[in-house]
Amino acid sequence: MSDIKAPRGTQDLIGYEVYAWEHMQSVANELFGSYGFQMIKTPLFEHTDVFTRGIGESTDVVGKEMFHVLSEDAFRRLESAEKLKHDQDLALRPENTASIVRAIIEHNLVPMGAVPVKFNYAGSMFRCERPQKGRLREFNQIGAECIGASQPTADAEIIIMLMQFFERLGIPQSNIRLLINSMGDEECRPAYREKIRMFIETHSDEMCDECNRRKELNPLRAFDCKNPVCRQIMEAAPLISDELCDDCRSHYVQVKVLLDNAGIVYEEEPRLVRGLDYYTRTVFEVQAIDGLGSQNALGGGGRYDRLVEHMGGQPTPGLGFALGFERTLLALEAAHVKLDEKQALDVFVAVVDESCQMNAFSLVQKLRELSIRVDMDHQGRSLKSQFKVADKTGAPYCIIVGPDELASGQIKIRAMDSHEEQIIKYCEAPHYIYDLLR
RNA sequence: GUGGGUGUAGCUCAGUUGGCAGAGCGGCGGACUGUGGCUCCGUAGGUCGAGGGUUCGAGCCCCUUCACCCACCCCA
Repeated sequence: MSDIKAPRGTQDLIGYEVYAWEHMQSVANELFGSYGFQMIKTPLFEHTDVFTRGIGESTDVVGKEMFHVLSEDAFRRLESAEKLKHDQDLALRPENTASIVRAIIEHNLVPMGAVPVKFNYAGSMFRCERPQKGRLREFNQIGAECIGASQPTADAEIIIMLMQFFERLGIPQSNIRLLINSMGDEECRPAYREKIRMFIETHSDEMCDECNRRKELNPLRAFDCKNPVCRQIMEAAPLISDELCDDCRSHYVQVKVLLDNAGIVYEEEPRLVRGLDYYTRTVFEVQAIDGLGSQNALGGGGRYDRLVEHMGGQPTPGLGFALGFERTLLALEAAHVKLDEKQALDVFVAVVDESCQMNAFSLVQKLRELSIRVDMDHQGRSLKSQFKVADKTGAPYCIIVGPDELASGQIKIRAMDSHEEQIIKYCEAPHYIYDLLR
């Protein structure tokens, strides 16, 4: 209609959506808090190399989907083909793990041998992709990172915590599935990676261009290929589960035992390969069974034992996950779960005629001082119409300010559901209503 | 970046071989003039995404363009 609209791939959260976003955050804060996590807020943009070093240049997320941030001066430099100063080379965060690791290194939050640090976060991430169902250019994620813990119990608790999050939101277990895998570490992965590269090479002429192209950079991604021919070929490819070194195998087994003991249902998916370079050992993904189209990953994460070191800190193990708010909302809709939003108003104040406006207005203000949520008409509507408005707001009570009652210093209170009305003193109304609402 | 689909009232959408721009919902007003939901009546909303072309005549046919959606890809 109009050309006034939000940029492609962005959206306004309005009404119920805002409520859902705040609700998910508070569920997350409470649940994650019980595991010892505390909130962290990092900048929406970072030096670009935080992401290129952290996430990996070979990934699509940094290779072709980043939004760069340009100051006026930096923009002019680019226009005149000058190089940017390091401090001007900035990008909007495509995910939050790299930023959090940067903060941990910068503030030395996990000195050698220290207790692990546990951070959770919630906020916008930015990726310049073509929008589709469950995929936006600015989208909201909730996530958690546990840095400094190497034991399988850390893997297990973070996976359990993620599953409990969806459970607390009200998504039935039958609507989601948990996939897990181990990707090995620097001990066993390089050899496996080479095996896969060789495998693709021997099937090179049958497989798609894309798989051939990425066999050098990241051959494991061939497992993700949707091309039916590639899929069929990759069925026969060697599996990481057969190639894990002793330490990785033992770690993975212990994680599974811990999940079993906790009653967590999961599927082992030896072809699950996360697209970000930093993952080692345990990786996992929670998928929606329906409601999401092809973007069906509600949340995912894994262990990243080399990331801190790789970004310039001391060798420090870590792991984490992120989940997508918009996708989770779609999954809630598919499961017919409606979060109960409370109505906006407790009381609506209606005036019978113009002469009562001043009295009504000051009554409204007195109610507001008691933190009662109240509103009145500001358009000169008829009394009948004011009742319609009151009804629509869902306010349980309506106060009628009219000349007849005012003459004796009184107002009328109507309970909207029962139609019962009572007349009380104007000056006593605020506290009377206050008690009524409790 | 590559495909496919859709653009008509605030929303969801009809609109036949080209012949007066429509419905439902919502909005507003009313039905013993100081009282909401249900019902009934009335009423206001449109540059038919935009630009061009064909035609006596285009929402409909042709070209161009933009936007959105879905899918590939990638990921939460």
